[in-house]
Amino acid sequence: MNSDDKNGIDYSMLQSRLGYKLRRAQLVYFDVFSEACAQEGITPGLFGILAIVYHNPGLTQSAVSNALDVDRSAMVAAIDKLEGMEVVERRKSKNDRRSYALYLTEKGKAFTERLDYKVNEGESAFDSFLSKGEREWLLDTLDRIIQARKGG
Amino acid sequence: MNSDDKNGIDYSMLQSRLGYKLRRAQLVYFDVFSEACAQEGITPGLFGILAIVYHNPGLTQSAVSNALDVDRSAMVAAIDKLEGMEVVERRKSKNDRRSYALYLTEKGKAFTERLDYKVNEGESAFDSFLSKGEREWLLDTLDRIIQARKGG
DNA sequence: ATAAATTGTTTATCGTATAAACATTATTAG
DNA sequence: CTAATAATGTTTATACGATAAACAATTTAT
Repeated sequence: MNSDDKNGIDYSMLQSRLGYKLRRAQLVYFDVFSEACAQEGITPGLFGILAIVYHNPGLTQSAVSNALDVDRSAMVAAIDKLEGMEVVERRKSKNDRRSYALYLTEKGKAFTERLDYKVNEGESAFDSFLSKGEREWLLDTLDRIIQARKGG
Repeated sequence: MNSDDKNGIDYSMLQSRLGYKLRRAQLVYFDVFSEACAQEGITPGLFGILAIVYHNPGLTQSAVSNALDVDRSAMVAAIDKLEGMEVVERRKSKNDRRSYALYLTEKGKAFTERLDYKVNEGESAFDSFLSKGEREWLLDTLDRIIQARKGG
């Protein structure tokens, strides 16, 4: 019985594919995130930046892009936008005149905390079918996938 | 100990976030897929179409888009491309003059089988750190995430 | 027969990844 | 110290993919 029969359609070439399932599952979480944060004008990528700068004030744009594994060129428009929202600010670095140090404004700190709360709520309302142990296992497994690539 | 100290950076607002980890892991698999198939001119999305049409010949574009949960408008350029590669063909449906029935050409069948083999090889060379049981559990968990949204 | 729904299509916008090139500034090598 | 090399922020371009609105042709429902 090799044909997954959802809607009468045979998914046998996709049903065991981690790449396919990861893509689909990620889409679901993207929706969950959007419901929580789209009205605030924040995308998952922007939230990642806020999350890093919140706990690591003073990092340069490159350091943040490195922490999030995105190209530093992608940071420019992102920081521009966050600065326009007055939640992040660029301060000229004294040691290195090429770079900026990034900080959250007071508004940005409160904003990030509220976002963090909303995302937590949205996600946990959604993945309540996972036990705490399962959720940990899933996070750990995803981490192993992410790390496996770096060591390759 | 709430600060994940990778690279000396505190990830505490991201490290327990399934959405973030899923996005990162999906990126890794996207790379694995690309290494296997980019030279063939096939993206993950195009592979999904081939995989569905391979086992379900005669479906309409809408039926395929429905099976893959993508908008039917996205099918147009995709099928155009696959038809240009001479691996898929549109045949006018006799029952419904609005729609096309999709079929793989002979070339397309062999092509899809080769792709399937290469993707399997690429993925399994990569996720060998997962036991078979773990892999099944992961697939099942991802399926539950995907399905949870539909029943919402 | 009329209204409503569906199919394929075009066009547009957005989020994100990736890569090349550039000027400015720092660092390293000779 | 000078010269080569590297790093930072930036712009521009390309690609993949999701999402949504609108439209003509056609089919289905009322």
